[in-house]
Amino acid sequence: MRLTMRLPPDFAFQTAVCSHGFFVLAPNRWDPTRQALQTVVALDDVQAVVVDVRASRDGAKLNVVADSARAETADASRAAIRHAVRRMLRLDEDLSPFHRMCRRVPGHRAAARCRFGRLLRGASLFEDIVKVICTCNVTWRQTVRMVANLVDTFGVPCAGEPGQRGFPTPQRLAGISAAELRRRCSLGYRGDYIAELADRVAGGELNLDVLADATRPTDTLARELRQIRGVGDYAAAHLCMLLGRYERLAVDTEMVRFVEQRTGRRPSPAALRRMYNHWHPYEFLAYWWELWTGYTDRHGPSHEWTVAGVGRRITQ
DNA sequence: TTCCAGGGGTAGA
DNA sequence: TCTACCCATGGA
Repeated sequence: MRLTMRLPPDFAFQTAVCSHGFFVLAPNRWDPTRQALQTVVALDDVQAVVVDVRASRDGAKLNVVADSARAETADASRAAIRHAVRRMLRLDEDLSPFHRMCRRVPGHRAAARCRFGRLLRGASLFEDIVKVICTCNVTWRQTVRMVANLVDTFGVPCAGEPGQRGFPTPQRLAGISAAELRRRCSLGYRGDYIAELADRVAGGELNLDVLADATRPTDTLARELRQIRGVGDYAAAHLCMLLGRYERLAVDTEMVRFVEQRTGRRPSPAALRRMYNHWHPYEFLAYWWELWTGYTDRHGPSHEWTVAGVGRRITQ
């Protein structure tokens, strides 16, 4: 099955895929030689499909190739794949106001030139929440392993492709005990949080569509995200970013270290907010550009260092 | 063996 | 609102 998707004029494919660590988290994979994003999209709770995404030569559209889609439900499969790709690459977002701000700041002009800002996310908000929980208080390498374990063990299978699975849906994880998630996926105490989240979403108690509603205030969204067990200030801010709200800084050890290295002083969360408040409402993107471009300058393209992880070890 | 990682929950003040 | 303590896991 082949699809084409028209791209917005300020879109850059590699920048969108490789500017955030999610491109190395299962079921995603980046092929630097072919400049292709390979992923697995769950069509429902029981069947997934391998998807290969590349930009056209002129950069005007995406060419999407999907294997194994069921012929009898081709229209539904097509819609599910389009929806997933559109969400992952944020094709509906308009970042031109952020790029206008960048053009006025010498250190950020390159961000506008390379159309930085569409940071890759998951095919669903459930996937994003689980992945963010898996980043908390572990090395990035462990995050990569935990997510791979979740997908390999409980992911949505592909017909005819036994080694390929899509990210597990809430329904697939619901009813699996926290102890089993811990044991089979090395999630540690995060297994409790993920088991509870899956049960609440699958049971209808927690409606993630409400959280994804772009018309609601960011403060309300952040407060509701904090109600999810396992989601604190850092995770809520990061999830706000993944939902297209960039005004909250996700303060973690990485950000504190980054600013401490530049200023020589350990910043408080309030000081960090003051440093970036002139970028409102794009505080997170301004910070992320500085962090990411700094790593890329020192260590080369992100696909060469992202699996091993950003942070202390690579910067030493 | 000890420390710590892209923190979070809970209790107590 | 702040602090102290605990929470699994695995690499250095």
